[in-house]
Amino acid sequence: MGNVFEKIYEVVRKIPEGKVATYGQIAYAAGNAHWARVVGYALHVNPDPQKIKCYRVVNRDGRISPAFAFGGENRQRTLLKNEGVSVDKDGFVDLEKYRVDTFLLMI
DNA sequence: TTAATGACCTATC
DNA sequence: CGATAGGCCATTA
Repeated sequence: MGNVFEKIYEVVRKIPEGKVATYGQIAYAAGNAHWARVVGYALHVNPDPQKIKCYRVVNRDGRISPAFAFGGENRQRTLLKNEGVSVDKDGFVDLEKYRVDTFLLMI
């Protein structure tokens, strides 16, 4: 069915622990830079949250949409912090520090 | 098939 | 710097 989603999930799965990726990065790594929106949709229907760590995916600002807060923003902050990612009280992460290389996702 | 939606991104005001 | 508008794609109704 959704060959696109498979690709996206595959990329999201490649995000190493303690790192985060942006939607644009995932879209680009998945093969199309215009799928940023589809990436969001793909994670929205996230079929396997245990393997697909959606909390490692952030938007361009390094923040996650409040609507996504599956267990509350606090939950997400805890999960990231647990992996060694510092999260601002507002839910912002330092992309310059924790953003994974796009090339690594393409491998 | 057409229209509308969305966990986005970029440009412009 | 905050708000608005347009554009990209796949999915759903």
